[in-house]
Amino acid sequence: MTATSDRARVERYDPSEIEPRWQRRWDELRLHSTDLSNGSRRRYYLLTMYPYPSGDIHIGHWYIKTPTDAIARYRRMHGDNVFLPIGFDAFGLPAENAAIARRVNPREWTMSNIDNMRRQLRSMGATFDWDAEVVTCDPDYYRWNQWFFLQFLKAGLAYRANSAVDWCPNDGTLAREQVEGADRHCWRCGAKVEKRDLDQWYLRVTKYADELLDFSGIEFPDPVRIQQTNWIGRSEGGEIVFATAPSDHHPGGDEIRVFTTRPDTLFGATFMVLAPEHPLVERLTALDRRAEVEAYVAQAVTETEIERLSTEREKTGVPIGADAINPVNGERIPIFVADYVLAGYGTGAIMAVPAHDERDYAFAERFGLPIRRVVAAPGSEDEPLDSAYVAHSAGEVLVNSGEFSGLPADEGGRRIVDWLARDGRAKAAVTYRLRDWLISRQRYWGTPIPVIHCERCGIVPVPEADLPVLLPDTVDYAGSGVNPLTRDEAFLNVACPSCDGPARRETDTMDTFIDSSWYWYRYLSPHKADGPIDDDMVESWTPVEQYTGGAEHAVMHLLYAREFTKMMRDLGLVQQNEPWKRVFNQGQILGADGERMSKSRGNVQDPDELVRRYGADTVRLFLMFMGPWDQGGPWSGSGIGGVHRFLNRVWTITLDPHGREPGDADAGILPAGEDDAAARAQVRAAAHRTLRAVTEDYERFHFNTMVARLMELTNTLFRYRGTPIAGGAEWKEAVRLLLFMLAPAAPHITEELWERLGPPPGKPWASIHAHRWPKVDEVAAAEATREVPVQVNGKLRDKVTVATGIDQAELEALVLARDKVRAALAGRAPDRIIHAGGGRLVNIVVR
RNA sequence: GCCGAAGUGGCGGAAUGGCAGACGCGGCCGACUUAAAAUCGGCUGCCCGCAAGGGCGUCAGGGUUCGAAUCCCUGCUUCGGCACCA
Repeated sequence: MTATSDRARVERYDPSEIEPRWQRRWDELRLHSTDLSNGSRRRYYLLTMYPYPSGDIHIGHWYIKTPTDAIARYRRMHGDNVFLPIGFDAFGLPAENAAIARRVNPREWTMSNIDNMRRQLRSMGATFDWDAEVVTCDPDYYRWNQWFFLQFLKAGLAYRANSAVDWCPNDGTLAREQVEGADRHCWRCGAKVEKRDLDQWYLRVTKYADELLDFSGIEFPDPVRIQQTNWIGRSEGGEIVFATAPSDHHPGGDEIRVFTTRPDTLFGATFMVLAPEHPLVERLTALDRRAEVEAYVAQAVTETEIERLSTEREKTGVPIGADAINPVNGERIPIFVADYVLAGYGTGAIMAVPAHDERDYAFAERFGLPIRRVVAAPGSEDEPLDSAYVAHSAGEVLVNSGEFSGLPADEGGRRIVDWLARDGRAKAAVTYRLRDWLISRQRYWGTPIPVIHCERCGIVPVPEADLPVLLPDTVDYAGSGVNPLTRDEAFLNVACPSCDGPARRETDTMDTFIDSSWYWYRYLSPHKADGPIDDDMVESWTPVEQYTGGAEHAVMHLLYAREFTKMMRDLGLVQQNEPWKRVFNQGQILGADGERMSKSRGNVQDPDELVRRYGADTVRLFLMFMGPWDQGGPWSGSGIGGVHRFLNRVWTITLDPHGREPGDADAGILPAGEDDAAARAQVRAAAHRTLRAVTEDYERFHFNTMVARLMELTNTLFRYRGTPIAGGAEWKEAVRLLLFMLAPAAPHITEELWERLGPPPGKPWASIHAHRWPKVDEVAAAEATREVPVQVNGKLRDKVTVATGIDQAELEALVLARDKVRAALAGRAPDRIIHAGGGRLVNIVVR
């Protein structure tokens, strides 16, 4: 072999030729179809959030899906039986918007989008098991939503209630989690959310509030765990019973229950506030107050709540002309109705303690109500208050609190509750912010709720044998957003299953978050016709080992799914308490302008175009290389050329080890001071040290440093290219290790190069992706010498290269003899010499 | 306001108690080329200096430590979440 470039004889790296070819080949070999019944290998269920079929796969999908695929391939190389399914979250609003705007059928719109997205997903070269695909708008899927609903109904976990619900003018009702921001807008369309009184279906998820606070057995990212904890919002305190006082229009004696976290402040209650929706408002309001109270309540209830935009908003409210009696001291205190008290939290009524609550303080100031301090640090009892004193520090005592005065605040609070509890006027109580899950939606494109309204029998569940309740295929929106089911006589009219009389179907459909609350169980038996899930499969494959997806659903999907699994468990359908063992949230890729990518902003990055230009392997690797996976950030394609160059260099060292570049003065020459044997050892050491580090990076999903280390190894090999050791046994070993390490991340180029290298003599070809992950040769990776940084008083002054096993005394002597060290010491004798981290560093301390 | 995450070269980032800036982008210089592209090699935190070398440097200020980007306290900025939750 002459020492000239073989470039002319070596084909160029052409991903557009390689990638489709290997994707077809993998399909033919059924490399990605998981044998779910195979229990001989460790099962590894790797789940990634299924996409909404908006029409196009965008770069954000690549950002979550391709590293997930790298995990799948990495686990397979460890012998695991990996299941990586994919499907589509196919119900939901955009299909209806398209239908209304463009007069297309929602199903057709959705299915054609899915076709396009299947093609795009395949271009990633990901190992999705398409045999397990689930599409939620398929009746074979949504019938089981209906089946679950009927089971929940039987078990008392689903119920219908009339209450004030959050109402979006476009989307109809919303669950509480789907109302966002201080201005209370819809999570999906951004419209301002109103309140309406409606009969709606709920799932009784508050039953699980305490259990949902327990995250043992699942590894969630901390921010998600904290968000869920805050969302569930457990508060401990007491429920106190106040009685109404007799007056000229009312006999008194009605009970008003309030929830408080501060029973220690009970003596400071100087008025009471009921929420506008509180059931006692109407009954207690004095005749001469009626007109004003009704006007206030009417306004508060219909208010779009835009007025609440500012938290600085002045408190409003009106007195209802009745008093309550404070149970601790018999004092009469006036009752107000005010919208700063929420109907849905606690009991919808509060005792107001203006001295120790900011909101009550503001209200008292505005209405000239008394403010009485009942908690103080000792000695400051008489200090005047110019704002609510809410601080909670040790040593506070009760003041102005009758026989409880002088007690520490915490203890005083407990004693007050205990004392009132003796005759049933108080009890310890816990309240949650979490509400039951409102699942009714006034939309066509969702799962019909399987109940029938009969004039004689009331609400009658659809018999299980009649499932699914099919969505009609033809749909006429008549140009408006009103649910077309409400006009569809063929759908509406039905015989009552109970009395056979005329009846009407429920026209509400289910929140699409129902669909996504159990889809990974269905992946395990997507075609099962006699039940939603296959018990054996679920038993052996779930909880899911690893779930990957965005954090934007922290208190929506990620909470609903936990609730759903607990409901399924209570029905005996699954054994586990939690759906997944580990959840990882990747970051979000923003547009180049730092804003969310959206067609309207024109900042969307099209992955198809990048794939055409660089190939899927480059795009995959670039997304992994950009930065930490959980970080995301604004899109910038400026570094993608560097990643593409890296793959070209891998190509070159694999196929053309003896080539030399004319621009390199040192081409073909070993580094100074290295003989053949030393160079061979260097190459092996570099490869095995890289393997050690890269293995660790894969385990921890640190893909950016994984790629960086492979680049380093490639640069090292490039340095030895064209030298006498290139192409030798050690070189070949290093190249093979490089290809193995790169294979999960860049599957096509590594498969191609692996094939071109050819199988070992006498062995048939096998995919690189079926190869076992290599083992580190610790002897080869060991270092013979090490460079030790030398500090004087913590400042770097010199570096010495020593044998790895050198003992401390020897090292010290060596270091102290160095010119630079002696200069830095300037004749002073060392006080201490620190040997850090097993000889990693020496620090000489001198006064 | 409350909860959370984060602030490191021109840029993406690395280092989570021990050599700050790995790796890549960008930039500069060079090789190859008639030329350009591609490719290859070198340099590239800031300041002083011809150089050797020195000083400064991880949002700001303080602290702990032989030693701090990393731990603690105070403050600032950016991003995400919550929205009168009694």
